[in-house]
Amino acid sequence: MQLAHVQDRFEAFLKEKGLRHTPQREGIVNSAFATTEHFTADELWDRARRHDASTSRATVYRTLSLLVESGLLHEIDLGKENKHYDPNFLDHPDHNHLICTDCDKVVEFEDDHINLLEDCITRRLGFKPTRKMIRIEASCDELKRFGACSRNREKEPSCEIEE
Amino acid sequence: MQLAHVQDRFEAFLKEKGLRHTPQREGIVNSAFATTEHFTADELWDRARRHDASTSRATVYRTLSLLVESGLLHEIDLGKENKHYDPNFLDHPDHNHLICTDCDKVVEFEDDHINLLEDCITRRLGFKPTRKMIRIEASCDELKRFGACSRNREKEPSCEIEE
DNA sequence: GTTTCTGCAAAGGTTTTGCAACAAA
DNA sequence: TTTGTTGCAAAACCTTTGCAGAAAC
Repeated sequence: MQLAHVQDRFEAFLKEKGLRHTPQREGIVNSAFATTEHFTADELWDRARRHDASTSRATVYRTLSLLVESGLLHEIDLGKENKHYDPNFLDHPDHNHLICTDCDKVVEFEDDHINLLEDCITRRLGFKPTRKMIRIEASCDELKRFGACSRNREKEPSCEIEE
Repeated sequence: MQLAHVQDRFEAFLKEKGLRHTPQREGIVNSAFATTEHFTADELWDRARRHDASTSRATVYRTLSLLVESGLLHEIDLGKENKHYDPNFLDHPDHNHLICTDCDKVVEFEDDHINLLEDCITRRLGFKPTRKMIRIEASCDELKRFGACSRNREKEPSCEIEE
């Protein structure tokens, strides 16, 4: 995802709603989309303060709401206590999450069949799908078989898309 | 679900862990499984106090943890701010939730195809599935077409299983 | 010049915890 | 009698909000 593209879309969103472009909002958006990693509100606050130490927690929360409302960011439930935010829906609008109960890592995946099936089920029940989410908790095969899990040794972001 | 069966299983769980059977715990379990409806911790507290007015919020939270740990109750995320609990997993271990964005009602559904597909995807990614959840947010067809939604007029519990 | 935005601190809401009295086994 | 449990109140935690000053347009 090009950061510039996100910035453009967010500015368009602000303009459309008669809201203002501020350096704080820009800094927070940049922090949110700097990597593909998921984050909590507090983690985003930390990142944003590295660029502008005066950024307040309140502004982070307020900007997060705007980002979710604009559709740029999605709120996701990883089964942890607090809310996580996912910046990868622009590139992969229909992805889902697999959470490893051993590695504690999150693997994003896409699957056309499951999308289609969800659509069918929803229509059969008399509804029109608007938003779908799948969360799978799973244990690592590799760990069970070889006593170690390669994912644990990785330094890369935990949320690459696999197919 | 026979309430007696739940009570038995919960007592077995307590015994196994060296925990005690108390009237408060019994009352909370009865309240949780009195209907098939989902509930929040506070709603459960209300119900439990109808039977024993002295039941404290703290004990409700502590008992909820035990019920989830024992597998009798599942924590679910309905997209609302707080956690909801679902007592229907004993009868329907693999059910999922469709949340109507118009009616605000929750329809539970099961589908073998989607279960199988989730399993395949998980194994393909190198994992062994332990817990899967699907949440679909959808709008009501009936409402869109006829200007009214029959679900809104229903008084029945909102979480019947449909196939 | 208006109107919105910010940071701060306080308040809100939910969940957890320390503790002394109490109750189950 | 021992050990776990309860209710209470306080604390912890995350998120929202009221407000006065600052900044965008």
